[in-house]
Amino acid sequence: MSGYDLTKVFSLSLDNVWPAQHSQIYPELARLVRDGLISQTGDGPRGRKVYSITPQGIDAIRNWLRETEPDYAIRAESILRLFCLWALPTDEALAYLERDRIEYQRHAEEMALQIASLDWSANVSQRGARLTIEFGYRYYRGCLDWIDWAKTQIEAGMLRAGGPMPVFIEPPPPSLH
Amino acid sequence: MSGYDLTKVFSLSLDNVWPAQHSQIYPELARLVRDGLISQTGDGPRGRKVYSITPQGIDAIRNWLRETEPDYAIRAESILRLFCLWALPTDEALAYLERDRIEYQRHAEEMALQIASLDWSANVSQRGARLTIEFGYRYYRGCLDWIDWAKTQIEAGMLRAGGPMPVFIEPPPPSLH
DNA sequence: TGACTCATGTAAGAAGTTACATGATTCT
DNA sequence: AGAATCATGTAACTTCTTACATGAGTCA
Repeated sequence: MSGYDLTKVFSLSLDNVWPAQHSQIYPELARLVRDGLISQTGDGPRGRKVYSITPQGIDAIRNWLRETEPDYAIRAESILRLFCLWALPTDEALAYLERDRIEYQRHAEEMALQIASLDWSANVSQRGARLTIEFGYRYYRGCLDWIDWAKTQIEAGMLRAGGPMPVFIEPPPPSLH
Repeated sequence: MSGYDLTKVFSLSLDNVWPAQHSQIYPELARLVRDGLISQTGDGPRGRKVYSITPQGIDAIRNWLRETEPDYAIRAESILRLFCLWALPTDEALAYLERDRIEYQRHAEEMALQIASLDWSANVSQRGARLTIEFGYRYYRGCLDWIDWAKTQIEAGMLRAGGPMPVFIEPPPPSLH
């Protein structure tokens, strides 16, 4: 892939997992070439440069997966904001959540579209994308459910002093395949 | 709260939403004081400094919520890794997912514990935390479901060239409260 | 008295964002 | 011919992480 292609991958299947802009991607590609983890294997019109991963590059990925500890925390600005929702009057807070709800729905639908349009004959490495897109779809659907719960709680006065203790709605247990 | 208190809040109820270390928090508190958004309203042993939000600070939060566009994308390193899972042999990939599964379970249980131990008589701004902890609980439970789906797909040979097209398991529609 | 927790800070470097900057090709 | 898209890069700045650095209070 080229830097341009990668920018599109990040803005589509990886946007809900790890965003990256072209200004970050191009210098990183240069670094990877310098370190021998990728190499330029083609070109095209308008100065297009196509890169491929080298055996050392594959080793580096394996080493990353095997030797480093995953970080299970996430970073979600749209949720962080709701930590501060007490600063708005109740009716405005509810309107705020309704706007979020529409956005989550839009994102979920976009993910479903992407899943439907995936080229399944593509190479194995591109199939990894299927896992992260499924994740994105489920994530945004989960946000929808959570927003509905939050709206109910706030309508009931949860963010008012002396308001009721929220009802903890237990989601269904994980399905066992 | 003090910087030390805030560090704990970030490592508990906010860790699944927006991580921050003390080395980021202390300079930021100094900046907020300089800008008049918070002020020191108490102290304690060992140089402890307690800050409170000022009316200008509340205005700044309201302004943030009202005037800036939320970013609905998330950043999840543990999911990004799975984008590269094709680089491992199938049995190792499955073992990898099993490890993740245990971690997600652990995180979900931790969130449930936090919910159970929340002091509900605390002030309104601390109640906002209840929303993000619920989000974290649901997030990790969702990851569990997703991991189970991914394991089934990979066991069926999804990451092998020519392997089967994955079955898209439709999650239940959002509940309407 | 020794270990642990509480408590605050700084510094260097890495990572990420926003804006600047340019130009070729394709499509209508 | 003009607009849109393809395509690559750099620069300045902000944010974030990791490591360094210090010391007081508490508890066994």
